[in-house]
Amino acid sequence: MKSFIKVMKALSDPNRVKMMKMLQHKPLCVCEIKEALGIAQSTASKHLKILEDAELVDSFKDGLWVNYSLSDGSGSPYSACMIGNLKHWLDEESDIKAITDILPDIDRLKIVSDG
Amino acid sequence: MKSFIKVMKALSDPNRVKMMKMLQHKPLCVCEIKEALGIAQSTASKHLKILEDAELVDSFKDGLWVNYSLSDGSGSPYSACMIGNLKHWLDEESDIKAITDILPDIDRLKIVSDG
DNA sequence: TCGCTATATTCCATTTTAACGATTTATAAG
DNA sequence: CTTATAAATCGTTAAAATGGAATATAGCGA
Repeated sequence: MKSFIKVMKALSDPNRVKMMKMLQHKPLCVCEIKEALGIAQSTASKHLKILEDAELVDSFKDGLWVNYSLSDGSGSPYSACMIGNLKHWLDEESDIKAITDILPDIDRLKIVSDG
Repeated sequence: MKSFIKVMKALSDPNRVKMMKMLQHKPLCVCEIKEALGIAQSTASKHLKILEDAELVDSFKDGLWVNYSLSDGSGSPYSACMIGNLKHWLDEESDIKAITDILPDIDRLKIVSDG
């Protein structure tokens, strides 16, 4: 029950769902995600931790950067199901389109720390 | 996005998930559900409303009683998916087993209003 | 009409969640 | 060792969710 609830809770927040949709395109670091969503770095980091706890995303360090990517779903049947379904869900939503449209323009090397 | 979030939020609460599992066995009225879960009537009613708003359950009146049943999923692809998956998910959880075990013993005609 | 009862709604207290700024931690480079 | 930078954590605040008691609503039967 706990792990099921964790997955549902993780996907109950619009910003976290947007993160999942962004990560379908490519792995991203925290600063790219906060930039695309227009939220504070600490907020983005916390959301990603919640997604990671629910086994919906994985993270791996690359020097200073931490890259987040979609999990392969091996963690739990609940996360596996939701990761799979989210690949075809919500693509037509304007919120999602707006973000995936600007995603190619976001470059981690061009992001200033305080903005 | 709104309807997806609604489904996820609805399934983020243990009591509501338990209600979904109970309704897999048979339609139930509010008093049967509150009795099985050991919660206040107002709490049960509110949870059921949330599930109904998410198109996860349907309700139909039968005199004084309101019977709640699993939705057929025609309301949204998100609810349809979750209703379907929940039929085979969580059956081995002890919380769920405990409730479905006592379910046959619960009879709406034997429930006292204030208890 | 007048109770009686199942459900819905309202009100209030408590807990949880989400957000931000500030600080800390970890790593790379000079 | 010092500086710079990305990410995580901490502290605080505001909003939302949760739960129960009390009240209102709806339908049945005398």
